[in-house]
Amino acid sequence: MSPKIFSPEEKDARELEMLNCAKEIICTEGEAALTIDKLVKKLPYSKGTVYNHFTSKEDIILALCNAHMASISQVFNRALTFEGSSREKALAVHVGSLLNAQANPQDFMIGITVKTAGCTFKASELRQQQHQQIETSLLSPIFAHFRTAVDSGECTLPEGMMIEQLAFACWSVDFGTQLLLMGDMNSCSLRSQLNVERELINSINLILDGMCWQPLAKDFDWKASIARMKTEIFAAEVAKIATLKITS
Amino acid sequence: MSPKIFSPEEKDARELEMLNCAKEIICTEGEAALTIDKLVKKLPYSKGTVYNHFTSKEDIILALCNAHMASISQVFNRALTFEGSSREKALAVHVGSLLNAQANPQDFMIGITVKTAGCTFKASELRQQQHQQIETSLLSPIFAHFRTAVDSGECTLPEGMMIEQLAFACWSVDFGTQLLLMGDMNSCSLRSQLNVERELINSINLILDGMCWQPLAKDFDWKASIARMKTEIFAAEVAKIATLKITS
DNA sequence: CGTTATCTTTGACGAATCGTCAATAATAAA
DNA sequence: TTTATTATTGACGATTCGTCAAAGATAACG
Repeated sequence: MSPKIFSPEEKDARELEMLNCAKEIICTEGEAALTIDKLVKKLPYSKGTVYNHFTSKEDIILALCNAHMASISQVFNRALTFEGSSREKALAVHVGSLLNAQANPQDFMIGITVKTAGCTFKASELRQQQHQQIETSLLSPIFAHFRTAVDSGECTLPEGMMIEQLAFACWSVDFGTQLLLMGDMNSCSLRSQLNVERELINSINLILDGMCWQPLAKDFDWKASIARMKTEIFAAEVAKIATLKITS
Repeated sequence: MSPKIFSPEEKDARELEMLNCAKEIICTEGEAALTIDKLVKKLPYSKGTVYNHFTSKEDIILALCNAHMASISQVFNRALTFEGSSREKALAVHVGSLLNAQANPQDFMIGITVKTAGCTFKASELRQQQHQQIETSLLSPIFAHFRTAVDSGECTLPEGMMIEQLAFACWSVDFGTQLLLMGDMNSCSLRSQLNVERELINSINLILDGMCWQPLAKDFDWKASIARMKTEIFAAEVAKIATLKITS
């Protein structure tokens, strides 16, 4: 009279299966190649079933983005464990951000798509809430780090500015640099002269100098510091990047 | 035996007519609403004729972007005529950049699309060359300004850095800030706390301080300076922004 | 004026894609 | 076995893109 079939966490398992399949398509054929029809063909489910889990293609992309952000959160937390000054840790966050983007270029591009192509509007409410929540948990350790640096006097908070604004300034440089130099290869005429890692480090150093974050760039050997980051906390990312270079 | 019909500059006129129509669609219904079929319906020409002028939808978007960049070039040149220190002029460029984006939000979004959605690949070769050329003419006065500031000692070029890298650092902050705070309204969880103009000015001041560009932010009244820019050289943009706010 | 060679314009067409929904299948209690 | 409920399916309509063979327009030439 009232029995039914349920899927307690089976739903999650299937959702994951679908997301993995979607990611595989993106990794092998590029983000533009992700199509519902193509996804359905590769999946042992029908289109209707896929639409029982995701409300639209954008919903799938946002789900992939959320998963990526969760992994970035780990990278950031690892960056903050770097042995060194508070400024070195702040720098490590951006080194980690870049290495992670280079190690997972498709994920990086997915993040760009979400931030620019209005994906969030077409995605489900639930997925949007997840997105906000992950973003918050991503940023809070960063905020905390800035807070302690300011409180300890290593970094100067300009008059009238909040911690969040300092962090946002760093974030916007990071995002802008990576986007301009990694996104669409042809879109930046300067690209041939510029190197992503070098420009990102330069820009971050400029802005941290602007915050008077001690020690200033000219007063410490950040090249050695970055080299140490790559071996001590980002070895996995560096190895994966090397693999990608060989393959291509 | 060999007569034909030509269109010397009539072609350009028609192209302009098509672009204006496309822009009107975007302004009234949003960028996503721009469709070849919709465009053709509003135009006194057939689809085939449109495709005689543009190779694809992306080609149209890149053409619109190029026109926008040409107008930005004017804004930048105007910014550099601002009466003040070299640092104030550098700041004026970014104030102009922001005001222009706020006064022409659709154009701004078109620029984002081009930089992110791989438009350039699908556009025609000719249009891509135009794009590169406009970008160069857009940046060269900026480079020249940085050059004179460095040469005069008002701005310190960090060891090992080139002028172009300094300019790129400013560009990436500008781009990143505007994108994160103006692009997709929902995509940035901090958005409610942050204000585009304030954050952009803050970030630019941080990075210019990092370059030791005299006078430092704390040593001059840049709020007054910006107010003066808005009346002296960007009155048109400010007026247009006011119009938009009333309408909406 | 009619012919003709050449260029232009047209819009119907095939292909790809999205999201929907009525029909069908599957399930477990009664 | 029956039945009420939910899950799954894939054909379908709606859009959109870009193409192309056919029709139209033009101006020199006879």
